[in-house]
Amino acid sequence: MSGTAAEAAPSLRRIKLSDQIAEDLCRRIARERMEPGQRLPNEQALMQQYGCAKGTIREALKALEVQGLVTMRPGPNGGAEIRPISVDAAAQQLRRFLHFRQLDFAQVYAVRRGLEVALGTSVVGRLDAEALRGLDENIAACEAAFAAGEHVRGRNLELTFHDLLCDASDNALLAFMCRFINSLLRDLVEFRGGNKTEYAAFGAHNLDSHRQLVSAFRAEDPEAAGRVMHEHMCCAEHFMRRLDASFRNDLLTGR
Amino acid sequence: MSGTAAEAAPSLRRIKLSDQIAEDLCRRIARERMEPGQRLPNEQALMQQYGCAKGTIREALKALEVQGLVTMRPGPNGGAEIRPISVDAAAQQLRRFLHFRQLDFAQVYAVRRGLEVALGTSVVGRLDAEALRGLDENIAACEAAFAAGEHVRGRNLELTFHDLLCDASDNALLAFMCRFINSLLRDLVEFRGGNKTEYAAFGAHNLDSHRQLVSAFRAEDPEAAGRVMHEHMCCAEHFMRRLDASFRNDLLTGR
DNA sequence: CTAGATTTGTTCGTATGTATC
DNA sequence: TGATACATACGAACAAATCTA
Repeated sequence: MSGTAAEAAPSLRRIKLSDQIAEDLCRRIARERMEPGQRLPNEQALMQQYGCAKGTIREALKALEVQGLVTMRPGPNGGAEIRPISVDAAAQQLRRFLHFRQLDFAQVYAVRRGLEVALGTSVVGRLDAEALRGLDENIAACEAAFAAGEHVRGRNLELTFHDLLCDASDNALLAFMCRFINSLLRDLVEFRGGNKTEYAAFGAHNLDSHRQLVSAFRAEDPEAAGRVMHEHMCCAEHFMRRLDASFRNDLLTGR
Repeated sequence: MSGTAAEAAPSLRRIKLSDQIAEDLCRRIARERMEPGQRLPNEQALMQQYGCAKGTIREALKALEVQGLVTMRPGPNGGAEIRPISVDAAAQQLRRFLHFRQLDFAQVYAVRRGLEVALGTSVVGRLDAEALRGLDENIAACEAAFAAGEHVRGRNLELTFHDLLCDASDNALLAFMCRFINSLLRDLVEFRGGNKTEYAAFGAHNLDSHRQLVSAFRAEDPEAAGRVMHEHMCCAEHFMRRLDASFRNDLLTGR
């Protein structure tokens, strides 16, 4: 055998063939500007193109699937189809990372405060009549839920209010982070429940803040929106602290 | 239409066996509290345990590998080894998500401003003598780099200053987000370069801010730390805007 | 509604490369 | 140096899912 041996350091292991193919397919998707709905060549074609066996191709496709770039479907017209986005894949990966770290909600709110203030000011002027109506409807639905004593559903609707603001933002990074925190808080309320009377006071306060926010949005007053949002976050943190909330620690296994 | 079979079909597909196994291995790792360095059973053992073939096991392990939970190593004492963490996997996934979205640096700084202020105030009282010395050394190294005209290296060192603050934080979520933004800004400076005289003024201003921050940390004054950091971020955004910076759009292919 | 065609999903057997002893 | 254990890769099949005629 000629010098095909590992001339480099032992730490520089040979790159697995399936990883090389996955990397190359990534580049192809980016280079050829493949859009959601388009399909990659089927397994047999890929086997011929890369001159390798079926199992190797399947491992490469599995990597792309886990990364959220494609979805696999069996049958005719099946195969690897380009996925629209991978926001949930990114969020799930971030959850995995946070799984082993203990997070108390005070830390979460230290992050949320700054982010939501930025979100509130940034969406001013970007909410059309339909979006504002959606916010009004959310507030009404939220009020109805609390009036019916369905506090968990009310809390979820409150968080949906903030998700709606994310929809209106043109800042993809800010929107992702805010949505991610909302999903963390959703899990919190799902698994801890809480005292009913405390929740009622909490919900009433939040509804008032949301109404003030919508007023600021209608007046297109970014300063007011930021100020109201700041107070809103501080109040929410205060309530959550009194509820002695803590995050569940099994984010990994949960979907 | 009469009862078409595909009314809720897409979500109710049969779960692939390899995905079931990957999910189960995830649970096992979490349930048995497996720590970094420990190894999963080898492929033959897993084949027996799950009663399936090699290819299926390999696909499942590939999924865990892409998710950053394990690394595969050949040879004796090889196999799937639990990975310490997957911070870079989460960051890479987030980059993938942001790839197709256009992000200007004004949006990045809208996020960074709130986060870094929270970071600055949260690390007050958590920096021991060694950490403070590390910040001093970073400032000195940064100053030396700018004096030598190595502006790119200086800019990287400036960002390292903020990474050091992340190291000192006990807020895993906040630290992750700040580090992620630092990595975005690192790519920015790597690929755009910039005017030398503008960079020099930018660097001098940043060094001054960093010194003021360390003073606030030594005095253990959270209010001052937050205020200085806020001004620091506003100035940085202002400079970046004048540099007409923009983010590279090929985050996907890059490592 | 059935039947066939197409493509992924899965299995088995075997061979090769690589790291440890 | 050789032997061993293990991941890596190949190739040929079969099973299951899904579309089309």
